[in-house]
Amino acid sequence: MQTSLKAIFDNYASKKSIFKNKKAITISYNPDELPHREKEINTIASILAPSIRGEKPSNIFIYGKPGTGKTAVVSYVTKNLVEISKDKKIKIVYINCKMRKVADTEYRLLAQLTREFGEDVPATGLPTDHIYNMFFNAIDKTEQTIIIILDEIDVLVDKIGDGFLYNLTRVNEDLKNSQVCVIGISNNLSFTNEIDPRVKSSLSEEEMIFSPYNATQLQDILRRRMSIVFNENVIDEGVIEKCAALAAQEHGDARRALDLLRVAAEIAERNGSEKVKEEHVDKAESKIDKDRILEAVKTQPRQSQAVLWSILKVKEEEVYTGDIYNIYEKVCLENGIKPLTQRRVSDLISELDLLGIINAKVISKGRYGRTRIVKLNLQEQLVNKIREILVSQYYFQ
DNA sequence: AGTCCACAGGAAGGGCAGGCGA
DNA sequence: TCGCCTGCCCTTCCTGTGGACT
Repeated sequence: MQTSLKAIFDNYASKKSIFKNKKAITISYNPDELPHREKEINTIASILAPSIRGEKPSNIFIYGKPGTGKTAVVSYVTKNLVEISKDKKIKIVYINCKMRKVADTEYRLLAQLTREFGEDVPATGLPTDHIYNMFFNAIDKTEQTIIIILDEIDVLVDKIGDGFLYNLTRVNEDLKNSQVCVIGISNNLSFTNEIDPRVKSSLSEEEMIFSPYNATQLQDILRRRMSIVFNENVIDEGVIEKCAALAAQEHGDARRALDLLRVAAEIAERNGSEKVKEEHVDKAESKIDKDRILEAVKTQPRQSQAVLWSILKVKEEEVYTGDIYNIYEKVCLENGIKPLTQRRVSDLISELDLLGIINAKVISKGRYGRTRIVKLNLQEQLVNKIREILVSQYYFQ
């Protein structure tokens, strides 16, 4: 082993770890308590309670911004519900509609749901009405109250329309032995305006809005989690406050607050510090943003990357759409890419703006037309990283 | 007040790939 | 297996726009 490597490992092994239970600060961790969501927990529990007596609970539609505890609260309540009613025959089915290859199409979603009841469904090939029958029969055979949780339901409706929800919310009319309750969860507050009013009224028998956490509540959440995740006295004063304040600035996102704390602790540990300090939170914030941007750059299609490469080639601080297009045409020529039209490039520029990679603003230059002014608001170091990615992925020159 | 520039951005439709379903 | 359908990416055509210039 190289001596430098040995030094790194030895150093790591000899240091006291900051983390006591690192798993408890990851996305997949289900906490035993959900502070500041008592009201929501009680409401959902009382809506679902009839299922213990074998009655059908009302469908629930929940919406709120990301990181407001929607999924955590629902899984907390349903987990407890199943535990309490061990022999009462309640089955929970959770589907995250954002998962690819699970809820991309009506067929896949139905196949996934049917498999939850032990049925063997081919990945493709069956007519949709056939699989609907399989699904209904499978449910009815169980003689249970089925609670189907559709997380990120807005993504599902975007992809496959609301026909599926219409059928699902009416399934009870055809069932003899079982009953189905649907819990829809959405980040998009205007989602219900986009669906059929009949679906809307049956899905939203009960409607709930999860409001964002404020900075004080976020601090409390972090403090309670802190004792599970970290060893004693490793979090410096002001760290929790800073993480909470930064996350509250966004939209009261608890996930963001926990991420900040986790990344800050990882940075502290990597730097050999025995304590997590405020400066680590600053570094964590810029690392999270940096990672997000680099990830976005990596996953862009080639044409979009060519547009970005053209923007990076500009020496001036600001450029206009027309200039970018001229450079882009040259870049295409040099790299053997078929150039897109200006109309399309204009859309790609707005997409890059939406991703936060560039900053584009529509301005008017009076006699000299209306255009977009484009700036790169990134640190030199990050720009260099982006260049490296573009060169290594597509050999741009 | 009217003109004009350089686009923004909406609408419609073509082409293609991949998935569906009989 | 193969025709059909759908979604995505893209082009073409078009109207709209803010403000400098005349």
